[in-house]
Amino acid sequence: MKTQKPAPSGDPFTPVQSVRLYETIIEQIATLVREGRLANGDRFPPERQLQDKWRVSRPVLREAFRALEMQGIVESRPGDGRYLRAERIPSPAELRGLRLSDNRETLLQVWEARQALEARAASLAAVKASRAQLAAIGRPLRMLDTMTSDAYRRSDFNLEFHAAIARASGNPVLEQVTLDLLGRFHETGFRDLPGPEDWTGLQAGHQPIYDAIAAGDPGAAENAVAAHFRELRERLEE
Amino acid sequence: MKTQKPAPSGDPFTPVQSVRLYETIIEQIATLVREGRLANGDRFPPERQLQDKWRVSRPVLREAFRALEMQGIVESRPGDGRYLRAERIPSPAELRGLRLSDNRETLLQVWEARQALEARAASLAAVKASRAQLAAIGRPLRMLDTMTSDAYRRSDFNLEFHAAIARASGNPVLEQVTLDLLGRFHETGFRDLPGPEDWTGLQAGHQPIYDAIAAGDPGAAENAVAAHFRELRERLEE
DNA sequence: CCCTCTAAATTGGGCTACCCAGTTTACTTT
DNA sequence: AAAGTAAACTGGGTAGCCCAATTTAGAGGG
Repeated sequence: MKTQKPAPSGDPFTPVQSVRLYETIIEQIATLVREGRLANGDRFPPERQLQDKWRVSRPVLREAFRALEMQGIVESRPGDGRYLRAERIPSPAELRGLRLSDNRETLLQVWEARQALEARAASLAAVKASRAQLAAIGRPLRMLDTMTSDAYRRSDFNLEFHAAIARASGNPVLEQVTLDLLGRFHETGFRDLPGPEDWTGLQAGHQPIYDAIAAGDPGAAENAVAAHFRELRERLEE
Repeated sequence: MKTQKPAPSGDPFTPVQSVRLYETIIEQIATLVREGRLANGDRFPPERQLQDKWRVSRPVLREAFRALEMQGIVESRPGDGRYLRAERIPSPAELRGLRLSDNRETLLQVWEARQALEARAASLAAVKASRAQLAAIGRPLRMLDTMTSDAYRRSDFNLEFHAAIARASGNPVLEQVTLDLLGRFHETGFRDLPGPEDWTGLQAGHQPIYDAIAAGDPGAAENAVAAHFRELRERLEE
Protein backbone atom coordinates (compact mmCIF):
# COMPACT_ATOMS: atom_id res chain seq x y z
CA MET A 1 0.00 0.00 0.00
CA LYS A 2 1.13 3.48 -0.81
CA THR A 3 -0.30 6.81 0.12
CA GLN A 4 -3.59 5.10 0.89
CA LYS A 5 -5.91 7.98 1.42
CA PRO A 6 -8.27 7.40 4.33
CA ALA A 7 -10.80 6.14 1.79
CA PRO A 8 -13.43 8.79 2.36
CA SER A 9 -16.40 6.58 2.90
CA GLY A 10 -17.12 6.88 6.58
CA ASP A 11 -20.19 9.04 6.19
CA PRO A 12 -23.20 7.60 7.93
CA PHE A 13 -25.75 8.82 5.41
CA THR A 14 -25.52 6.62 2.36
CA PRO A 15 -23.61 8.11 -0.59
CA VAL A 16 -26.69 7.55 -2.78
CA GLN A 17 -24.34 6.90 -5.69
CA SER A 18 -26.05 9.09 -8.25
CA VAL A 19 -26.97 7.20 -11.40
CA ARG A 20 -24.73 7.93 -14.31
CA LEU A 21 -26.31 8.69 -17.62
CA TYR A 22 -24.48 5.95 -19.42
CA GLU A 23 -26.06 3.42 -17.09
CA THR A 24 -29.55 4.54 -17.96
CA ILE A 25 -28.61 4.24 -21.61
CA ILE A 26 -27.51 0.67 -21.02
CA GLU A 27 -30.91 0.13 -19.47
CA GLN A 28 -32.53 1.51 -22.58
CA ILE A 29 -30.52 -0.81 -24.74
CA ALA A 30 -31.38 -3.74 -22.52
CA THR A 31 -35.05 -2.85 -22.85
CA LEU A 32 -34.68 -2.70 -26.59
CA VAL A 33 -33.35 -6.23 -26.57
CA ARG A 34 -35.73 -7.56 -23.95
CA GLU A 35 -38.71 -6.38 -25.93
CA GLY A 36 -37.44 -8.19 -28.96
CA ARG A 37 -37.07 -5.03 -31.00
CA LEU A 38 -33.48 -6.09 -31.59
CA ALA A 39 -32.18 -9.63 -32.01
CA ASN A 40 -28.79 -11.20 -32.03
CA GLY A 41 -27.13 -10.29 -35.30
CA ASP A 42 -29.01 -7.04 -35.78
CA ARG A 43 -27.48 -3.66 -36.31
CA PHE A 44 -28.22 -0.84 -33.90
CA PRO A 45 -29.59 2.43 -35.14
CA PRO A 46 -26.80 4.93 -35.77
CA GLU A 47 -25.45 7.02 -32.92
CA ARG A 48 -26.91 10.26 -34.20
CA GLN A 49 -30.33 8.73 -34.29
CA LEU A 50 -30.23 7.23 -30.82
CA GLN A 51 -28.82 10.45 -29.47
CA ASP A 52 -31.88 12.18 -30.79
CA LYS A 53 -34.32 9.57 -29.54
CA TRP A 54 -32.88 9.27 -26.04
CA ARG A 55 -31.89 12.88 -25.63
CA VAL A 56 -28.31 12.32 -24.60
CA SER A 57 -25.07 13.45 -26.11
CA ARG A 58 -22.94 11.26 -28.32
CA PRO A 59 -20.14 10.86 -25.77
CA VAL A 60 -22.58 9.38 -23.28
CA LEU A 61 -23.94 7.00 -25.88
CA ARG A 62 -20.43 5.90 -26.65
CA GLU A 63 -19.59 5.32 -23.01
CA ALA A 64 -22.54 2.97 -22.80
CA PHE A 65 -21.66 1.12 -25.98
CA ARG A 66 -18.02 0.91 -25.01
CA ALA A 67 -18.93 -0.77 -21.77
CA LEU A 68 -21.08 -3.29 -23.59
CA GLU A 69 -18.42 -3.67 -26.23
CA MET A 70 -15.86 -4.75 -23.68
CA GLN A 71 -18.24 -7.41 -22.44
CA GLY A 72 -18.52 -8.75 -25.95
CA ILE A 73 -22.18 -7.83 -26.11
CA VAL A 74 -21.78 -5.28 -28.86
CA GLU A 75 -19.45 -5.05 -31.80
CA SER A 76 -18.61 -1.70 -33.37
CA ARG A 77 -17.64 -1.50 -37.00
CA PRO A 78 -16.37 1.91 -38.05
CA GLY A 79 -18.09 3.08 -41.15
CA ASP A 80 -20.69 0.40 -40.81
CA GLY A 81 -22.53 0.33 -37.51
CA ARG A 82 -22.92 -1.46 -34.20
CA TYR A 83 -24.15 -5.02 -33.93
CA LEU A 84 -25.73 -6.98 -31.15
CA ARG A 85 -23.63 -10.01 -30.31
CA ALA A 86 -25.67 -11.61 -27.55
CA GLU A 87 -29.06 -13.11 -27.01
CA ARG A 88 -29.76 -11.06 -23.94
CA ILE A 89 -28.27 -8.17 -22.04
CA PRO A 90 -27.24 -9.09 -18.53
CA SER A 91 -28.83 -7.23 -15.68
CA PRO A 92 -26.93 -4.20 -14.39
CA ALA A 93 -25.88 -6.25 -11.38
CA GLU A 94 -24.36 -8.91 -13.60
CA LEU A 95 -22.72 -6.35 -15.82
CA ARG A 96 -21.18 -4.65 -12.88
CA GLY A 97 -19.38 -7.83 -12.08
CA LEU A 98 -19.14 -8.70 -8.44
CA ARG A 99 -18.21 -5.98 -6.05
CA LEU A 100 -16.28 -7.59 -3.27
CA SER A 101 -15.62 -6.08 0.06
CA ASP A 102 -12.53 -7.40 1.72
CA ASN A 103 -14.01 -8.86 4.83
CA ARG A 104 -13.39 -12.40 5.87
CA GLU A 105 -16.78 -13.57 4.71
CA THR A 106 -16.43 -12.65 1.06
CA LEU A 107 -12.95 -14.11 1.14
CA LEU A 108 -14.44 -17.44 2.16
CA GLN A 109 -17.05 -17.16 -0.54
CA VAL A 110 -14.48 -16.62 -3.23
CA TRP A 111 -12.63 -19.53 -1.73
CA GLU A 112 -15.62 -21.78 -2.08
CA ALA A 113 -16.22 -20.90 -5.70
CA ARG A 114 -12.57 -21.33 -6.50
CA GLN A 115 -12.50 -24.74 -4.92
CA ALA A 116 -15.36 -25.92 -7.08
CA LEU A 117 -13.73 -24.66 -10.24
CA GLU A 118 -10.15 -25.59 -9.54
CA ALA A 119 -10.95 -29.10 -8.38
CA ARG A 120 -12.58 -29.64 -11.71
CA ALA A 121 -9.74 -27.99 -13.57
CA ALA A 122 -7.17 -30.15 -11.83
CA SER A 123 -9.16 -33.23 -12.60
CA LEU A 124 -9.25 -32.35 -16.27
CA ALA A 125 -5.62 -31.35 -16.29
CA ALA A 126 -4.64 -34.72 -14.93
CA VAL A 127 -6.07 -36.27 -18.05
CA LYS A 128 -5.31 -33.70 -20.69
CA ALA A 129 -2.24 -31.72 -19.66
CA SER A 130 0.60 -31.66 -22.16
CA ARG A 131 4.24 -31.85 -21.15
CA ALA A 132 4.63 -28.12 -21.62
CA GLN A 133 1.58 -27.39 -19.52
CA LEU A 134 2.82 -29.70 -16.81
CA ALA A 135 6.10 -27.84 -16.80
CA ALA A 136 4.18 -24.58 -16.52
CA ILE A 137 2.54 -25.91 -13.39
CA GLY A 138 5.80 -27.11 -11.94
CA ARG A 139 7.78 -23.94 -12.46
CA PRO A 140 6.04 -21.63 -10.02
CA LEU A 141 6.00 -24.51 -7.57
CA ARG A 142 9.76 -24.74 -7.62
CA MET A 143 10.10 -20.99 -7.45
CA LEU A 144 7.80 -20.95 -4.47
CA ASP A 145 10.07 -23.50 -2.88
CA THR A 146 13.25 -21.62 -3.56
CA MET A 147 12.18 -18.15 -2.56
CA THR A 148 12.70 -17.15 0.98
CA SER A 149 11.26 -13.90 2.18
CA ASP A 150 9.83 -11.86 -0.63
CA ALA A 151 6.15 -12.24 0.13
CA TYR A 152 5.09 -10.12 -2.82
CA ARG A 153 6.70 -12.27 -5.45
CA ARG A 154 5.68 -15.36 -3.59
CA SER A 155 2.05 -14.42 -3.93
CA ASP A 156 2.61 -13.96 -7.63
CA PHE A 157 3.99 -17.45 -7.92
CA ASN A 158 1.03 -18.76 -6.01
CA LEU A 159 -1.25 -17.10 -8.52
CA GLU A 160 0.81 -18.45 -11.37
CA PHE A 161 0.53 -21.96 -10.05
CA HIS A 162 -3.23 -21.89 -9.90
CA ALA A 163 -3.49 -20.14 -13.24
CA ALA A 164 -1.34 -22.80 -14.86
CA ILE A 165 -3.66 -25.53 -13.64
CA ALA A 166 -6.69 -23.69 -14.93
CA ARG A 167 -5.01 -23.36 -18.28
CA ALA A 168 -3.99 -26.98 -18.38
CA SER A 169 -7.63 -27.97 -18.03
CA GLY A 170 -7.91 -27.25 -21.73
CA ASN A 171 -11.21 -25.53 -21.14
CA PRO A 172 -10.96 -21.81 -21.93
CA VAL A 173 -14.22 -21.02 -20.24
CA LEU A 174 -13.19 -22.72 -17.04
CA GLU A 175 -9.86 -20.99 -17.30
CA GLN A 176 -11.25 -17.50 -17.73
CA VAL A 177 -13.71 -17.81 -14.90
CA THR A 178 -11.05 -19.16 -12.59
CA LEU A 179 -8.67 -16.41 -13.59
CA ASP A 180 -11.30 -13.86 -12.81
CA LEU A 181 -11.84 -15.22 -9.33
CA LEU A 182 -8.13 -15.54 -8.84
CA GLY A 183 -7.84 -11.86 -9.55
CA ARG A 184 -10.60 -10.94 -7.17
CA PHE A 185 -9.10 -13.17 -4.57
CA HIS A 186 -5.88 -11.28 -4.82
CA GLU A 187 -7.77 -8.08 -4.35
CA THR A 188 -9.35 -9.38 -1.23
CA GLY A 189 -6.11 -9.35 0.60
CA PHE A 190 -4.03 -12.35 -0.18
CA ARG A 191 -1.31 -11.59 2.26
CA ASP A 192 -3.56 -11.29 5.25
CA LEU A 193 -4.09 -14.88 5.22
CA PRO A 194 -1.46 -17.53 5.58
CA GLY A 195 0.75 -16.82 8.52
CA PRO A 196 3.84 -15.29 6.93
CA GLU A 197 5.92 -18.05 8.36
CA ASP A 198 4.20 -21.14 7.02
CA TRP A 199 4.69 -20.59 3.36
CA THR A 200 6.21 -23.98 3.52
CA GLY A 201 2.76 -25.22 4.47
CA LEU A 202 1.39 -23.67 1.32
CA GLN A 203 4.02 -25.36 -0.72
CA ALA A 204 3.25 -28.63 1.01
CA GLY A 205 -0.33 -28.26 -0.13
CA HIS A 206 0.64 -27.59 -3.71
CA GLN A 207 3.00 -30.47 -4.20
CA PRO A 208 0.40 -33.26 -4.00
CA ILE A 209 -1.71 -31.44 -6.57
CA TYR A 210 1.15 -31.35 -8.98
CA ASP A 211 2.00 -34.96 -8.32
CA ALA A 212 -1.53 -36.13 -8.97
CA ILE A 213 -1.74 -34.23 -12.21
CA ALA A 214 1.67 -35.50 -13.29
CA ALA A 215 0.57 -39.02 -12.46
CA GLY A 216 -2.51 -38.54 -14.60
CA ASP A 217 -4.87 -39.41 -11.79
CA PRO A 218 -7.95 -37.18 -12.03
CA GLY A 219 -9.55 -38.39 -8.82
CA ALA A 220 -6.41 -37.81 -6.80
CA ALA A 221 -5.98 -34.37 -8.34
CA GLU A 222 -9.49 -33.42 -7.35
CA ASN A 223 -8.93 -34.63 -3.83
CA ALA A 224 -5.60 -32.88 -3.53
CA VAL A 225 -7.17 -29.57 -4.51
CA ALA A 226 -10.02 -30.11 -2.08
CA ALA A 227 -7.59 -30.92 0.70
CA HIS A 228 -5.51 -27.88 -0.07
CA PHE A 229 -8.47 -25.55 0.08
CA ARG A 230 -9.86 -27.23 3.15
CA GLU A 231 -6.66 -26.81 5.03
CA LEU A 232 -6.22 -23.16 4.18
CA ARG A 233 -9.85 -22.61 4.97
CA GLU A 234 -9.48 -24.02 8.43
CA ARG A 235 -6.44 -21.92 9.01
CA LEU A 236 -8.45 -18.94 7.90
CA GLU A 237 -11.51 -19.58 10.00
CA GLU A 238 -9.86 -19.73 13.36
CA MET B 1 -34.07 -14.37 -34.67
CA LYS B 2 -35.25 -11.35 -36.53
CA THR B 3 -33.85 -9.53 -39.50
CA GLN B 4 -30.52 -11.23 -38.89
CA LYS B 5 -28.23 -9.45 -41.27
CA PRO B 6 -25.81 -11.83 -42.98
CA ALA B 7 -23.30 -10.96 -40.26
CA PRO B 8 -20.67 -9.41 -42.52
CA SER B 9 -17.66 -11.37 -41.37
CA GLY B 10 -16.94 -13.76 -44.17
CA ASP B 11 -13.85 -11.97 -45.44
CA PRO B 12 -10.85 -14.27 -45.67
CA PHE B 13 -8.27 -11.63 -44.77
CA THR B 14 -8.50 -11.02 -41.06
CA PRO B 15 -10.43 -7.91 -40.03
CA VAL B 16 -7.39 -6.76 -38.02
CA GLN B 17 -9.77 -5.19 -35.51
CA SER B 18 -8.06 -1.84 -35.19
CA VAL B 19 -7.15 -1.01 -31.61
CA ARG B 20 -9.38 1.55 -30.04
CA LEU B 21 -7.78 4.39 -28.17
CA TYR B 22 -9.63 3.68 -24.96
CA GLU B 23 -8.08 0.23 -24.91
CA THR B 24 -4.57 1.61 -25.03
CA ILE B 25 -5.52 3.93 -22.20
CA ILE B 26 -6.63 0.96 -20.15
CA GLU B 27 -3.25 -0.54 -20.90
CA GLN B 28 -1.59 2.61 -19.62
CA ILE B 29 -3.61 2.46 -16.44
CA ALA B 30 -2.77 -1.20 -16.01
CA THR B 31 0.90 -0.36 -16.40
CA LEU B 32 0.54 2.35 -13.79
CA VAL B 33 -0.80 -0.20 -11.36
CA ARG B 34 1.57 -2.97 -12.31
CA GLU B 35 4.56 -0.77 -11.71
CA GLY B 36 3.30 0.05 -8.28
CA ARG B 37 2.94 3.74 -9.02
CA LEU B 38 -0.66 3.40 -7.87
CA ALA B 39 -1.97 1.16 -5.10
CA ASN B 40 -5.36 0.05 -3.98
CA GLY B 41 -6.97 3.00 -2.26
CA ASP B 42 -5.10 5.65 -4.19
CA ARG B 43 -6.62 8.46 -6.14
CA PHE B 44 -5.89 8.80 -9.84
CA PRO B 45 -4.51 12.02 -11.22
CA PRO B 46 -7.31 14.25 -12.49
CA GLU B 47 -8.67 13.79 -15.98
CA ARG B 48 -7.21 17.01 -17.33
CA GLN B 49 -3.79 15.98 -16.19
CA LEU B 50 -3.89 12.48 -17.66
CA GLN B 51 -5.31 13.85 -20.86
CA ASP B 52 -2.24 16.02 -21.10
CA LYS B 53 0.19 13.28 -20.20
CA TRP B 54 -1.24 10.63 -22.49
CA ARG B 55 -2.25 12.96 -25.32
CA VAL B 56 -5.81 11.83 -25.68
CA SER B 57 -9.06 13.68 -25.38
CA ARG B 58 -11.18 13.64 -22.30
CA PRO B 59 -13.98 11.53 -23.81
CA VAL B 60 -11.51 8.77 -24.57
CA LEU B 61 -10.19 8.88 -21.03
CA ARG B 62 -13.70 8.65 -19.73
CA GLU B 63 -14.55 5.70 -21.93
CA ALA B 64 -11.61 3.85 -20.45
CA PHE B 65 -12.48 4.74 -16.88
CA ARG B 66 -16.13 3.94 -17.44
CA ALA B 67 -15.24 0.48 -18.61
CA LEU B 68 -13.09 -0.08 -15.55
CA GLU B 69 -15.74 1.49 -13.38
CA MET B 70 -18.31 -1.05 -14.47
CA GLN B 71 -15.94 -3.83 -13.51
CA GLY B 72 -15.65 -2.36 -10.05
CA ILE B 73 -12.00 -1.60 -10.57
CA VAL B 74 -12.36 2.14 -10.39
CA GLU B 75 -14.68 4.36 -8.43
CA SER B 76 -15.51 7.87 -9.62
CA ARG B 77 -16.46 10.54 -7.15
CA PRO B 78 -17.73 13.73 -8.73
CA GLY B 79 -15.96 16.72 -7.32
CA ASP B 80 -13.38 14.51 -5.73
CA GLY B 81 -11.56 12.17 -8.07
CA ARG B 82 -11.19 8.59 -9.20
CA TYR B 83 -9.97 5.85 -6.92
CA LEU B 84 -8.41 2.49 -7.56
CA ARG B 85 -10.52 -0.25 -6.05
CA ALA B 86 -8.48 -3.32 -6.92
CA GLU B 87 -5.08 -4.77 -6.28
CA ARG B 88 -4.42 -5.42 -9.92
CA ILE B 89 -5.91 -4.68 -13.29
CA PRO B 90 -6.98 -7.80 -15.13
CA SER B 91 -5.38 -8.50 -18.46
CA PRO B 92 -7.23 -7.23 -21.51
CA ALA B 93 -8.37 -10.77 -22.20
CA GLU B 94 -9.88 -11.04 -18.76
CA LEU B 95 -11.47 -7.63 -18.97
CA ARG B 96 -13.05 -8.48 -22.27
CA GLY B 97 -14.89 -11.25 -20.59
CA LEU B 98 -15.08 -14.43 -22.52
CA ARG B 99 -16.03 -14.20 -26.13
CA LEU B 100 -17.91 -17.32 -26.96
CA SER B 101 -18.55 -18.57 -30.37
CA ASP B 102 -21.61 -20.72 -30.62
CA ASN B 103 -20.10 -23.93 -31.81
CA ARG B 104 -20.68 -27.19 -30.05
CA GLU B 105 -17.27 -27.16 -28.42
CA THR B 106 -17.66 -23.95 -26.45
CA LEU B 107 -21.09 -25.08 -25.47
CA LEU B 108 -19.57 -28.15 -23.88
CA GLN B 109 -16.97 -26.01 -22.15
CA VAL B 110 -19.57 -23.77 -20.61
CA TRP B 111 -21.36 -26.92 -19.63
CA GLU B 112 -18.35 -28.25 -17.81
CA ALA B 113 -17.77 -25.07 -15.86
CA ARG B 114 -21.42 -24.86 -14.96
CA GLN B 115 -21.44 -28.41 -13.70
CA ALA B 116 -18.56 -27.68 -11.34
CA LEU B 117 -20.24 -24.59 -9.96
CA GLU B 118 -23.80 -25.80 -9.78
CA ALA B 119 -22.94 -29.10 -8.16
CA ARG B 120 -21.32 -27.12 -5.41
CA ALA B 121 -24.19 -24.68 -5.23
CA ALA B 122 -26.73 -27.49 -4.93
CA SER B 123 -24.69 -29.12 -2.24
CA LEU B 124 -24.63 -25.90 -0.24
CA ALA B 125 -28.27 -25.24 -0.92
CA ALA B 126 -29.20 -28.61 0.51
CA VAL B 127 -27.75 -27.51 3.81
CA LYS B 128 -28.58 -23.84 3.90
CA ALA B 129 -31.67 -23.19 1.78
CA SER B 130 -34.53 -21.43 3.54
CA ARG B 131 -38.15 -22.34 2.98
CA ALA B 132 -38.61 -19.36 0.70
CA GLN B 133 -35.57 -20.26 -1.32
CA LEU B 134 -36.75 -23.83 -1.63
CA ALA B 135 -40.05 -22.56 -2.92
CA ALA B 136 -38.18 -20.40 -5.43
CA ILE B 137 -36.51 -23.52 -6.74
CA GLY B 138 -39.74 -25.44 -6.90
CA ARG B 139 -41.77 -22.85 -8.73
CA PRO B 140 -40.03 -22.89 -12.12
CA LEU B 141 -39.95 -26.65 -11.85
CA ARG B 142 -43.71 -26.83 -11.63
CA MET B 143 -44.12 -24.28 -14.38
CA LEU B 144 -41.80 -26.32 -16.54
CA ASP B 145 -44.03 -29.25 -15.88
CA THR B 146 -47.23 -27.47 -16.69
CA MET B 147 -46.20 -25.69 -19.84
CA THR B 148 -46.75 -27.45 -23.05
CA SER B 149 -45.31 -25.97 -26.20
CA ASP B 150 -43.92 -22.52 -25.64
CA ALA B 151 -40.22 -23.28 -25.94
CA TYR B 152 -39.21 -19.70 -25.32
CA ARG B 153 -40.81 -19.42 -21.92
CA ARG B 154 -39.71 -22.90 -21.10
CA SER B 155 -36.09 -21.94 -21.54
CA ASP B 156 -36.69 -19.02 -19.23
CA PHE B 157 -38.03 -21.33 -16.56
CA ASN B 158 -35.04 -23.57 -17.03
CA LEU B 159 -32.80 -20.59 -16.41
CA GLU B 160 -34.86 -19.58 -13.42
CA PHE B 161 -34.52 -23.01 -11.90
CA HIS B 162 -30.76 -23.02 -12.08
CA ALA B 163 -30.55 -19.42 -10.93
CA ALA B 164 -32.67 -20.21 -7.88
CA ILE B 165 -30.30 -22.97 -6.86
CA ALA B 166 -27.31 -20.70 -7.26
CA ARG B 167 -29.01 -18.13 -5.09
CA ALA B 168 -29.98 -20.69 -2.46
CA SER B 169 -26.33 -21.57 -2.03
CA GLY B 170 -26.07 -18.47 0.10
CA ASN B 171 -22.80 -17.60 -1.58
CA PRO B 172 -23.13 -14.40 -3.62
CA VAL B 173 -19.85 -14.98 -5.40
CA LEU B 174 -20.83 -18.45 -6.49
CA GLU B 175 -24.20 -17.08 -7.48
CA GLN B 176 -22.85 -14.28 -9.63
CA VAL B 177 -20.36 -16.45 -11.46
CA THR B 178 -23.00 -19.07 -12.13
CA LEU B 179 -25.42 -16.43 -13.33
CA ASP B 180 -22.82 -15.13 -15.69
CA LEU B 181 -22.26 -18.53 -17.23
CA LEU B 182 -25.96 -19.15 -17.32
CA GLY B 183 -26.32 -16.02 -19.40
CA ARG B 184 -23.55 -17.00 -21.76
CA PHE B 185 -25.01 -20.43 -22.06
CA HIS B 186 -28.26 -18.94 -23.17
CA GLU B 187 -26.43 -16.96 -25.78
CA THR B 188 -24.80 -20.05 -27.10
CA GLY B 189 -28.03 -21.37 -28.37
CA PHE B 190 -30.07 -23.01 -25.69
CA ARG B 191 -32.76 -24.26 -27.96
CA ASP B 192 -30.47 -26.13 -30.28
CA LEU B 193 -29.89 -28.63 -27.72
CA PRO B 194 -32.50 -30.82 -26.12
CA GLY B 195 -34.71 -32.36 -28.71
CA PRO B 196 -37.81 -30.19 -28.61
CA GLU B 197 -39.87 -33.18 -27.72
CA ASP B 198 -38.13 -34.47 -24.61
CA TRP B 199 -38.66 -31.51 -22.38
CA THR B 200 -40.12 -34.04 -20.08
CA GLY B 201 -36.66 -35.56 -19.90
CA LEU B 202 -35.32 -32.23 -18.79
CA GLN B 203 -37.92 -32.02 -16.14
CA ALA B 204 -37.11 -35.55 -15.08
CA GLY B 205 -33.54 -34.45 -14.53
CA HIS B 206 -34.53 -31.47 -12.46
CA GLN B 207 -36.84 -33.21 -10.08
CA PRO B 208 -34.20 -35.30 -8.29
CA ILE B 209 -32.13 -32.17 -7.73
CA TYR B 210 -35.01 -30.47 -6.07
CA ASP B 211 -35.79 -33.51 -4.00
CA ALA B 212 -32.25 -33.85 -2.74
CA ILE B 213 -32.09 -30.20 -1.75
CA ALA B 214 -35.48 -30.40 -0.09
CA ALA B 215 -34.33 -33.47 1.80
CA GLY B 216 -31.27 -31.60 2.98
CA ASP B 217 -28.88 -34.16 1.56
CA PRO B 218 -25.82 -32.35 0.14
CA GLY B 219 -24.20 -35.45 -1.31
CA ALA B 220 -27.34 -36.50 -3.13
CA ALA B 221 -27.82 -32.97 -4.45
CA GLU B 222 -24.33 -32.92 -5.85
CA ASN B 223 -24.83 -36.27 -7.51
CA ALA B 224 -28.19 -35.28 -8.92
CA VAL B 225 -26.69 -32.23 -10.56
CA ALA B 226 -23.81 -34.26 -11.92
CA ALA B 227 -26.21 -36.83 -13.32
CA HIS B 228 -28.36 -34.16 -14.89
CA PHE B 229 -25.44 -32.57 -16.65
CA ARG B 230 -23.98 -35.88 -17.66
CA GLU B 231 -27.20 -36.95 -19.28
CA LEU B 232 -27.69 -33.76 -21.23
CA ARG B 233 -24.06 -33.87 -22.21
CA GLU B 234 -24.41 -37.32 -23.68
CA ARG B 235 -27.47 -36.27 -25.54
CA LEU B 236 -25.50 -33.34 -26.85
CA GLU B 237 -22.44 -35.26 -27.94
CA GLU B 238 -24.12 -37.75 -30.19
C1' DC C 1 -5.03 29.46 19.57
C1' DC C 2 -8.82 26.94 17.82
C1' DC C 3 -13.18 26.60 15.77
C1' DT C 4 -16.61 28.12 12.27
C1' DC C 5 -18.12 29.89 8.26
C1' DT C 6 -17.41 31.46 3.58
C1' DA C 7 -15.45 31.84 -1.04
C1' DA C 8 -12.38 30.22 -4.49
C1' DA C 9 -10.12 26.39 -6.82
C1' DT C 10 -10.50 21.67 -8.25
C1' DT C 11 -12.78 17.59 -10.12
C1' DG C 12 -15.90 14.59 -12.52
C1' DG C 13 -20.52 14.82 -15.35
C1' DG C 14 -22.31 16.27 -19.48
C1' DC C 15 -23.12 18.81 -23.90
C1' DT C 16 -22.30 21.03 -28.57
C1' DA C 17 -19.86 21.20 -32.68
C1' DC C 18 -16.49 19.91 -35.56
C1' DC C 19 -13.08 16.91 -38.39
C1' DC C 20 -11.44 12.32 -40.04
C1' DA C 21 -11.37 7.61 -42.17
C1' DG C 22 -13.60 3.52 -43.51
C1' DT C 23 -18.00 1.60 -45.61
C1' DT C 24 -21.94 1.62 -48.11
C1' DT C 25 -24.91 3.31 -51.63
C1' DA C 26 -26.27 5.42 -55.79
C1' DC C 27 -25.19 7.05 -59.99
C1' DT C 28 -22.59 7.54 -63.97
C1' DT C 29 -19.84 5.66 -67.56
C1' DT C 30 -18.22 2.16 -70.50
C1' DA D 1 -24.92 -5.57 -67.60
C1' DA D 2 -20.47 -4.59 -65.53
C1' DA D 3 -17.10 -1.43 -63.83
C1' DG D 4 -15.77 2.83 -61.84
C1' DT D 5 -16.59 6.92 -59.22
C1' DA D 6 -18.49 10.27 -56.19
C1' DA D 7 -21.65 11.29 -52.52
C1' DA D 8 -23.84 9.95 -48.16
C1' DC D 9 -23.51 7.65 -43.93
C1' DT D 10 -21.26 5.70 -39.73
C1' DG D 11 -18.20 5.19 -35.94
C1' DG D 12 -13.52 7.22 -34.03
C1' DG D 13 -11.65 11.11 -32.06
C1' DT D 14 -10.92 16.08 -30.63
C1' DA D 15 -11.67 20.77 -28.61
C1' DG D 16 -13.96 23.81 -25.71
C1' DC D 17 -17.53 25.00 -22.90
C1' DC D 18 -20.86 24.87 -18.72
C1' DC D 19 -22.56 22.67 -14.41
C1' DA D 20 -22.68 20.62 -9.72
C1' DA D 21 -20.36 18.43 -6.07
C1' DT D 22 -16.28 18.51 -3.16
C1' DT D 23 -12.34 20.01 -1.31
C1' DT D 24 -9.32 23.55 0.21
C1' DA D 25 -7.77 27.94 1.79
C1' DG D 26 -8.70 31.87 4.13
C1' DA D 27 -11.26 35.27 6.79
C1' DG D 28 -13.59 36.05 10.99
C1' DG D 29 -15.12 35.25 15.66
C1' DG D 30 -14.84 33.02 20.12
